[in-house]
Amino acid sequence: MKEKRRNGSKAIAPFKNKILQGDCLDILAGLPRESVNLIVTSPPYADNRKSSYEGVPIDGYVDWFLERSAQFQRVLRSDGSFILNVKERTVKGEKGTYILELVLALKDQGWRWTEEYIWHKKNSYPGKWPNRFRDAWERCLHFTKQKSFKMFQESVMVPTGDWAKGRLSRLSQVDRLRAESSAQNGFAKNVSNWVGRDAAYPTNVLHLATECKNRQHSAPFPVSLPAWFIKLFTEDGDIVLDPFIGAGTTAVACHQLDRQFIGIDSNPSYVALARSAVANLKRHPVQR
Amino acid sequence: MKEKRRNGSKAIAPFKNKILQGDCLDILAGLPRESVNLIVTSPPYADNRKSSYEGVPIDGYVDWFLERSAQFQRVLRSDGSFILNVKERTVKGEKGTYILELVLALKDQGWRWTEEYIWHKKNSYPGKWPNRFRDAWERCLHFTKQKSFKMFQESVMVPTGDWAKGRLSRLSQVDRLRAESSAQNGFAKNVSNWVGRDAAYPTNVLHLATECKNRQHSAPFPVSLPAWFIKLFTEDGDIVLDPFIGAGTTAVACHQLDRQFIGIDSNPSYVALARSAVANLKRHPVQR
DNA sequence: GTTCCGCATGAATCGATAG
DNA sequence: ACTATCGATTCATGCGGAA
Repeated sequence: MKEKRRNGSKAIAPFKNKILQGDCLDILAGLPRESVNLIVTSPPYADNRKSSYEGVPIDGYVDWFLERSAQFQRVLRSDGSFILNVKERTVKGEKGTYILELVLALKDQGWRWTEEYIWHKKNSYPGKWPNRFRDAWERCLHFTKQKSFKMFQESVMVPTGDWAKGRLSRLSQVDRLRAESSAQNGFAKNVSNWVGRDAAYPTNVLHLATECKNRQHSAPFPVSLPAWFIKLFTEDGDIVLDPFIGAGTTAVACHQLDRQFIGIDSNPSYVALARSAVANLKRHPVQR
Repeated sequence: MKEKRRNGSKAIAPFKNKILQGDCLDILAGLPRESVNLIVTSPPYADNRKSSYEGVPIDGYVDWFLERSAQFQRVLRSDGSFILNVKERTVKGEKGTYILELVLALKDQGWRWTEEYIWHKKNSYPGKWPNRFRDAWERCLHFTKQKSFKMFQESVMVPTGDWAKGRLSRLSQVDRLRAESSAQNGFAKNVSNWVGRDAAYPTNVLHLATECKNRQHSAPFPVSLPAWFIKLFTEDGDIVLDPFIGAGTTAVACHQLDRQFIGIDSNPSYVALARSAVANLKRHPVQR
């Protein structure tokens, strides 16, 4: 009641399991405070190209982001987590510092910088240059509001030992690859059954391949990336927010894991893409 | 001659292949400018248990470092590289920001932040904590003085990945016979594309195991870590500086790769350890 | 029904060329 | 001079079609 009065007539229900078109700054203003359990997103990267539709200029990137992360902070539950997948661009042989500045600014905004996970992209973009190698990793910055927060480490345990090895070796090549690269098949979920047998906790380095599908828009990150954090930081039925949902990858992960999602994007074509990704899932439910 | 006058009577010779005891701030003042090809080091971290550790203050870590990196900048050749292996400490569940601040400050000092390599520690320290997983990576920040610098990418090429490996190995069963017996076969032509193609350039993610030697002081990083950067950024006979040499790992790597080293540490017991590590190498030369 | 190859495709980066 | 666009380089992955 008190909560309700503080948020006026705000209610979470109209936002649940929707892909909404607009600037998350505006849309999130309609959400009640402390209403989502996890925010996981990959925001548009700072870009020099002014012609780029979603390109956010490097100058002012931090301020642009802070305005929105203030809303993230309001709508996130106090035991929730905020996962930010970013990587700074290299311009004229020098790495941009706006991500470093953003981390410092988010801390000033009241966020606790709890961890920095490394997403190791096994299949990084090819190329050769005189002064650097291929870029094969991205930051997954973990921020929280409190020192203690919801975390379910057992849900992301990985198989080890002879028992798992034998079982893995008996699987076909395709199944094994699928098990490693995707959380959507039953094999990955059964890993939780191995708790107490031969399962180990992972580290803060995630080894995942990017998905190279021949679609019009390819997902910038694989389903298994948000899925990993969703399993780690939420329970069944929890609400996951992605304020820059792009191709809808986070929504797909939520659907597969029985979490509720709120997806936002300012680009109408991305919104359409995300909506069709969700619709396709409902038509062809994944074997779980 | 001009160079000599500018540096007064400074000469590099007395420093070559020595482990020197003292604060690198003082010792490096005696080196000529532009005299070393590579600086690779893992500096001491400020420890919150004491007011200072090895002379490193907690407050003012950045200022403490900048004073020394000014000397690094002076003694480093203009086509040289500076590799800084660091990882911020986590205090009360929150990650320190002094490394981020250091990167920004080094940029202000005139360094170019060229790259951030990730050292993925394959066998990270075991343990379990309620709100984080095992820490399995460290930053290897790459700074340079100029846009172009010495880099020998071929020296660190790695075997090709699973894709080529798997497909090539599968050839050996039936198809390789066919390829050998019939040169006009179209398939044999395709195989030829892969002949000699067993090595690829690495990425900016290094997969190295930590060394678990039964020493008194465990080396903070394995020989293979400085060795990788030494091979990448220097040639035979070049001079490598480690201003915080600790257990002497960088000197060992230099000895194995026929580079010259200058090692400095303020802690006398570390100096003794590093000196004995080098002495042991000379008694028992490594198979190369 | 499997297994296996061919091919397109990436949150890339640099240097050259064009406006 | 300064910016915008384009081609070259390169390799792990998934998918479609073939054997």
